[in-house]
Amino acid sequence: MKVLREKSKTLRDLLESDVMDKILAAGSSRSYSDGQVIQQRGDTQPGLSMVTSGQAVAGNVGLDGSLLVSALLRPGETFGEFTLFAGLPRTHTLWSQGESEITHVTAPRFMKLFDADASIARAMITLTLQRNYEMMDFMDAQRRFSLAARVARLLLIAIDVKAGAATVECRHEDLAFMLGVSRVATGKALGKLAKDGLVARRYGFVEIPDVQLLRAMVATEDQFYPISRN
Amino acid sequence: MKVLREKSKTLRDLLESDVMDKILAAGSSRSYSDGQVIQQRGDTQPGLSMVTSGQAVAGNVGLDGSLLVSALLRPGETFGEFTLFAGLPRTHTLWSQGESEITHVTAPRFMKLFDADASIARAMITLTLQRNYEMMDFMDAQRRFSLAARVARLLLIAIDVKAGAATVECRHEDLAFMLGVSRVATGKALGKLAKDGLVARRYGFVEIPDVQLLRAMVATEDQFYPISRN
DNA sequence: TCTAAAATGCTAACAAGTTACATTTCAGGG
DNA sequence: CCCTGAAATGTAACTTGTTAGCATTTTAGA
Repeated sequence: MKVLREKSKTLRDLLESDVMDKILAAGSSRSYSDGQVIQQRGDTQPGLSMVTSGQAVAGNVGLDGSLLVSALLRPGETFGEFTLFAGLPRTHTLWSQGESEITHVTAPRFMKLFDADASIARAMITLTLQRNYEMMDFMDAQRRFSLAARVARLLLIAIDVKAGAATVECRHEDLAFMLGVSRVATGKALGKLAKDGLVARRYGFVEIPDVQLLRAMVATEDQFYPISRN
Repeated sequence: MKVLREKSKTLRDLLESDVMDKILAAGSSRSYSDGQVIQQRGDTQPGLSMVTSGQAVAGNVGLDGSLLVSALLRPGETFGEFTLFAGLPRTHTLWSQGESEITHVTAPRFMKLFDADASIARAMITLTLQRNYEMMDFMDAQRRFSLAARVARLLLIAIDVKAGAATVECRHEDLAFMLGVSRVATGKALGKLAKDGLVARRYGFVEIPDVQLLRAMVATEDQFYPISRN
């Protein structure tokens, strides 16, 4: 499954590399094969974990066996912060998506480094605040934008410019998953966008003939004035 | 408007009182009258603000004048963390709800204290992680539970036991606001619960004849095993 | 070239929310 | 004690998304 999400900063991006190295060195790395369980919801050993290579899926299995996926983690992304600072068990089960490598740092070891270097705290605050912002933004979008506009927003984030034309390699299902709606609804939304010439549906990817036009479409639905990031 | 939300920890709860006092002393307090604007979306002065008394509404006004409310802040709750650690402008406009008092601490002053006392960083990480968790939980609930179950969950949080019967003083609109749905949808959901004898609708409040029964109803829809908090 | 799997498209029946408008409830002034 | 207007709640028509089922298109690889 393709990850369609803003490439937000990770702990690795926010820390000086020597600090990051120290943290990783304090932990132990483990390889996981496709589908292997990395942690179980309810696991109690506190610690910080980081995807060093590959990809992991976070989600939960229902009592009836149904799966609800919540997130896809990319290299550099961390999890388990909760167990360190809120004393809670792991809230999600994680599976390896393909081959992956995860470094686990136990709580005592991590906290020792954390207390010794103030930059870690700053980075973690920035990180969690950023996640907060992203979630708020997502919930806001859900209230304010039509599904078509949310699909458009998602496409704009994931754009890949190749040979002149902007394209996004993804199946309808990938988009649907990210937006938390059904594949059918996503297909309909893409249909609407296509009717207006904003996108062209292809097998396995979506073409965006005019990126500016798509941006304008989203802006039309946005009733708030934007906040500049400068 | 009544605040229907778990009484989650605030910065004030997580910090030693002398540390909190130092932070407040570094800031300046200001009184606001009902409806007065506390900050505007887009405001750039970085700093941390805290509700010391009263209540504040966070939300945004659309270009067309429509209002989208996002949160209600209670005494002890802070805002503006973003401007400190992510360098972003204020993302929401805030209004005083009734009379309120807000203490504003400028970024340089706050950061000085922040750097001097490691416990502040810890408290802030705990706080933002907790918000993270609450938002995740909310989004999860939105996917997993019917609106009726979500209404039930909310009622169970806000229960007020008076003279034997459990009641929740709230208008449908208050519930609707907390859940991010329309008042009508909330009314319908309450109707369903009422049909099963789980609640009784009254003018201005909701009665819960049997709390255990309502809990059981929510549990029935919850397909995940719970995480114990011990 | 043929074929099976993957991805997409389409429809129908239904479930759940929304907006707009109607009705009920209640506090307080005559 | 009744009346009245505002607050709270209820109703109805419409929109959007869901599930289920099946048809069609595309692609990789035998």
